[in-house]
Amino acid sequence: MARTTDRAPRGGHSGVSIEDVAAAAGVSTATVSRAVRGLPRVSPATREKILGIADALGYVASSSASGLATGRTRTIGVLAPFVSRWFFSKAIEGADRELHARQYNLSLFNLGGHGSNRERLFSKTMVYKQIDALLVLCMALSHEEIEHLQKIDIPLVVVGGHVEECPYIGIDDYAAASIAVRHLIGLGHTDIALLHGDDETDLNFDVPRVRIRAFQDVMAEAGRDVRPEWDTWGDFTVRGGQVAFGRLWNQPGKKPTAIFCASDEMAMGVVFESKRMGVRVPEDLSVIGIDDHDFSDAVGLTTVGQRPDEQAELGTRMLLDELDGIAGAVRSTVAPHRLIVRSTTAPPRSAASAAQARHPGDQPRSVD
Amino acid sequence: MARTTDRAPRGGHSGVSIEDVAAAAGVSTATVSRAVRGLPRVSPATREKILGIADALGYVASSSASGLATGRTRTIGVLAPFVSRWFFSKAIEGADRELHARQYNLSLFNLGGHGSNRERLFSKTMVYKQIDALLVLCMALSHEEIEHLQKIDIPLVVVGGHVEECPYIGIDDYAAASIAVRHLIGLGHTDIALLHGDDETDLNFDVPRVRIRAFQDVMAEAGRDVRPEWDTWGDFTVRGGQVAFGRLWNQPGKKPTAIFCASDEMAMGVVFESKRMGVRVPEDLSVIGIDDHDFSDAVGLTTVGQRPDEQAELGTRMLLDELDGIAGAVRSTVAPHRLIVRSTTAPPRSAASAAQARHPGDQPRSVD
DNA sequence: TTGTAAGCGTTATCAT
DNA sequence: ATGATAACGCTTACAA
Repeated sequence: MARTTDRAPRGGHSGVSIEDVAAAAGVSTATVSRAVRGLPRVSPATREKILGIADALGYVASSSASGLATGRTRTIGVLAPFVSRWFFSKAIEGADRELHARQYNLSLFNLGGHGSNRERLFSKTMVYKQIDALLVLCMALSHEEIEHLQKIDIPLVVVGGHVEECPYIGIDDYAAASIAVRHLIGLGHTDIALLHGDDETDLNFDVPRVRIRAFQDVMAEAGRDVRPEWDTWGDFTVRGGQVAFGRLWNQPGKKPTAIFCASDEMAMGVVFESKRMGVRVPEDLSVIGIDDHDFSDAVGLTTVGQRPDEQAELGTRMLLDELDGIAGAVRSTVAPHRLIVRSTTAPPRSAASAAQARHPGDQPRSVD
Repeated sequence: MARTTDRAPRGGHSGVSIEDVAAAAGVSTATVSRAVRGLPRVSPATREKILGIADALGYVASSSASGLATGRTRTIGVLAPFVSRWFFSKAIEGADRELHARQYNLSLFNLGGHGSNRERLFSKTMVYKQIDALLVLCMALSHEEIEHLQKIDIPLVVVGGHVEECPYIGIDDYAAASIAVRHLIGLGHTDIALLHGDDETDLNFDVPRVRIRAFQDVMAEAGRDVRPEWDTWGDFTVRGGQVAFGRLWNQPGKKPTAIFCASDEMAMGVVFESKRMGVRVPEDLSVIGIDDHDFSDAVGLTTVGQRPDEQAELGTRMLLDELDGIAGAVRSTVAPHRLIVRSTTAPPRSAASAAQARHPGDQPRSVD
């Protein structure tokens, strides 16, 4: 390797430098730099020669060096409160697609479990000076954090939940929740329970709140009573849905004939737990969620689908366009959703066959 | 900002440099460097002063610059064929835990969907010179790729599947599959089907292969016939499990009373699809998987559990230790697994009540 | 078309 | 304990 002095490299890094290629090709480093990056002002002949040598030597530019020289890292950060939940893992895949296509790297910052050390993430080693742009996945940001991020002054977009003063991409949560509740009402349900999301820690508060409001509004519009004792909550996980259903069903009094869940994972928790408790879906209880989780089709869950991967892909594209100099490329956008009717929703039994007693003499369902 | 010349910065990066801090503190950049990194040879007084100023100015070292100077990026790469499947997302979370604790960054390289462009990933922008070490998540590596990786000469460990000549961390797949099959046999099952994994593209070939072999060995040991027509496959997804079950059950002839699935996602596909087809679990069919997926408890799936997060966390720890100069820190390790009996497995009905109606020939053995 | 050389912000080696 | 200063490898005016 070509070095100014002939002592061994300090850091212990091995590798072929641009100087090695330049020397081997008998040209300057500047020409090599142009050639390998596909820039103009290099004759076809020398370019070919350089490329051949670079390839033979296995030359790859040092990202640190070029980052230092250009001020760009060609890396974008993805900030997520979790990675193993459906929405987030799908979004990460979507972001990665676009990043990969445009030769960028993805640096993942997961807040899950780190809880208290969170502020450290923002100010120190992380984010700052390591990434060219930031994609925030559905999480609440404190005012300080937003301020901090804006001071850094890199393109930023949040996917899956509003954050004040930040461009965001996501579905219209109000409309999505509304269509779900209307589906239930359209089926003839009157006694509808609500399983809302409630994750105080990292998730965006706004999303659960909007879905709750939509539920209440649509119910009121349709002249349905909203019973406080049928309002329960979960943390967006399957287990959360299970315990919520247990809580709901084990209380004395009348039971609802349908339940609107703020996420598919919770809805599946309800489906699984109701099966365990001998409550038949959809005969005794209709269940609807939001998301269209990978498992939802298999479970037959009726839901309002969204595509976090596409949302994140779009957000990433905007970020990269902005970095490419297209000013104003990053703009808030509402992503599509659609009702997907499967087999966990049906008319309430009272509407279908009032003659149907509560005796277990009907269909041969496999109830655990 | 202090600069040698007074023109605007080229790259467009904003930020406080070490020189700014040095100037403000009236010391040299060398001293600032020592102070902010907590190195010795700085008097308590100056250190405090420098830290105060650095904080006030919001100074954060440029990772590119320090990377260039030290030859380390403080970033480790995680290579995964998918991110939204259980094993991988959990492993990523585990790796991140350790990384975060030790102030490292995580660079995610996802191969999902990129298919053909795969080699590009290895040789170009990626991996090389961008990361200090690499964690490979359960995927097959071609001989060339392994060679390439070893030439780069950075610490490397693979989690969840053997790759020849590479240190790996994972469960003993043979033992795990064996205990699952033995559980079925212990319950009295004779007619056991196999739903094996088969993902030619990216996943490690070895894992499915070993699990198949364990199945065959244990069956032979116990004197059970292995019927070729009861050997089916899936791609490790829920849908794969569904279609595999359909294929299995819709063929003419005798039905198995139990099925061993090479993963929980496929096992759940079987559970969901069998419900849809009116096959009762576990009365008509016992189902067992491997993994202990997040949903498995809710579904009541009997399985052999493993903890990919802990495996990846351990692998990451080894990598970082190695980087810290602890030679030989990276060593192959077998991770624990354990049988978790829930409610999708039970004795076959023939064993419980031989007074089964239906066709004659219901007794074990014979027939083809 | 190609080369020269001045940065980019840190770290590390010597002196002091 | 502190300060000069030479790398680190690449990019990019500016010259040639």
